[in-house]
Amino acid sequence: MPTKFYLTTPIYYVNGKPSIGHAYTTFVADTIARYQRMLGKEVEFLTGTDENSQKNVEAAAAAGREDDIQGYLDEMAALWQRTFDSLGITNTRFIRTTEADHHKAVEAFWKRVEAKGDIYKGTYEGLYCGKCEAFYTENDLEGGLCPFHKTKPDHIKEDNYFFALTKYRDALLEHIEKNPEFVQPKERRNEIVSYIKNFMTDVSVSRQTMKWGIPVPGDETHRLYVWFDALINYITGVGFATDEKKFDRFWPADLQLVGKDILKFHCALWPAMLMSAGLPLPKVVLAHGFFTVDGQKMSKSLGNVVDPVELSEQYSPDIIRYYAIRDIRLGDDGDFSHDRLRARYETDLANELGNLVHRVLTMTEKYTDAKVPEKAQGEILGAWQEYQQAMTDYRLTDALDIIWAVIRRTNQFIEQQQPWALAKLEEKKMLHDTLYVLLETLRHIAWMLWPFMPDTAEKMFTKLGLEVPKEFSQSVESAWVWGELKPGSGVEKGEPLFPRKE
RNA sequence: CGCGGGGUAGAGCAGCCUGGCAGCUCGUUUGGCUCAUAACCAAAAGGUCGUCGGUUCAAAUCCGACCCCCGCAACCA
Repeated sequence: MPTKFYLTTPIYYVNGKPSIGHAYTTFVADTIARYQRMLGKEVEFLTGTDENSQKNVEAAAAAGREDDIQGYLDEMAALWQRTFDSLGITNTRFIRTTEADHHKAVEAFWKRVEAKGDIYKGTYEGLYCGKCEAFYTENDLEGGLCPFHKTKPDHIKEDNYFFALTKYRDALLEHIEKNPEFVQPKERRNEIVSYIKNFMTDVSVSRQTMKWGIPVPGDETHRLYVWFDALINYITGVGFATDEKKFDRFWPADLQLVGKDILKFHCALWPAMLMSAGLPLPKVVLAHGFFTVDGQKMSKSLGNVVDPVELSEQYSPDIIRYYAIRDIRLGDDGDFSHDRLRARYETDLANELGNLVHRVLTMTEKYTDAKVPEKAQGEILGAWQEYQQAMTDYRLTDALDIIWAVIRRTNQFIEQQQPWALAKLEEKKMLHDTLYVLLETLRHIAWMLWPFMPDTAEKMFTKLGLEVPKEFSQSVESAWVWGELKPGSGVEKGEPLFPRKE
């Protein structure tokens, strides 16, 4: 089994604060990162901010900071970092594309691609709105005018550097053909193949009109097209051009998580760039879907953008993670519904899981003086196999379904055994066996839950009398076998995990 | 012909690739239990699987046409 795992999220524009969409992508990545750590792998988990985009310049200007763009970016990047920290994200690096090592990586990368003969000078022609500092196609315009400024765009011609993307058309198609897992979910493969076959053209990778961004190596009158620079962050993050040893260990990425809107860049442009530079391709690019919010498109103009920090104050990061991952299959579009969030909280978390933990610990307090009884035979292995398979396939929703099947079976088991009746009948052996099975099952549930709901899992460990740090430093194989809970150790019921809300 | 996703019980979804008794969760109704956060367990009711046509012994599943909804293409992952 490989001993390392490298995964990335997209890097985010900092022209606003993080929304639930950004949080979702990052939660998914964090869940996978934690699972891989649970397997004992060395995990590199990269997220960060895309700071060389024109959008950021516009945002800075809108905030009255056009003379202090870098200062604006510093503040916004700090806000994003703080937000992810407060949501419990365990990224190993927060990359900013204005950082020095990234510039170094971009330069080294550019030189490789240039040496390969894949950069050429051409003419970029288009309709340009000087106020937007952006190019538009005829379709973008409204009555021939810029949709934002209602002015006539200039028809301009500009000498630019181009990347010979189409040179890699056949190689890309072949790679996707031979590696069916490369583009996920599989429904998206056709989309990508169709794009590569029918629409992909060489791309302009520099702009003379831009004032912000990384200068083109060797020609400072041009700035790099933001995507060309942005994609390189994924290799900067593991030491390309700065720490070759680390780079060799971690690249290629095992998983690159993206939104469905940027799948093209990650499954066509990016792999072609890597081929040109003579570097291996990421193993999997997985696109998640988009949310509507309570049935409506999420948009700033509608003002219904959900703030993950506010929502976490109302619930908790664990609960938001649980809801989003349980309710929406990774890859599908879905509706982020406040009603359903509440329903998931009440039913799955308060009634089923929370109440299960509470009733088992209450019985342990009542019947065995809060001590773990003698070991008894039990079985959970089938669930572990299904769970591991689901996690390996990135079927996170399925993994949660598997955990909840265990939770339901456990509630059923209590009903069958009727520990309260056994207590009255003084059937000590059966009672103790039952309680041991229940407590040990809770330990397994906590383990399976940990990647998804780390705080909850850790609370469960504490309640079961286990020390959290110790529990996570032991090897996963020994933690997952039956019977690790030590007879005689104390449990502590404490407060319910998920109190019912009024 | 811009690209893509979807229409399955009151709600939200799985099943479709590799045809073969229509499944899950919530909600509703009834019953059980008392360890538990009025939680838990059991049972029941509830669907002509968007429409029309085709292939087949057999279609939610394959093929064709059509209707409707949604996302991207513009702030937004």
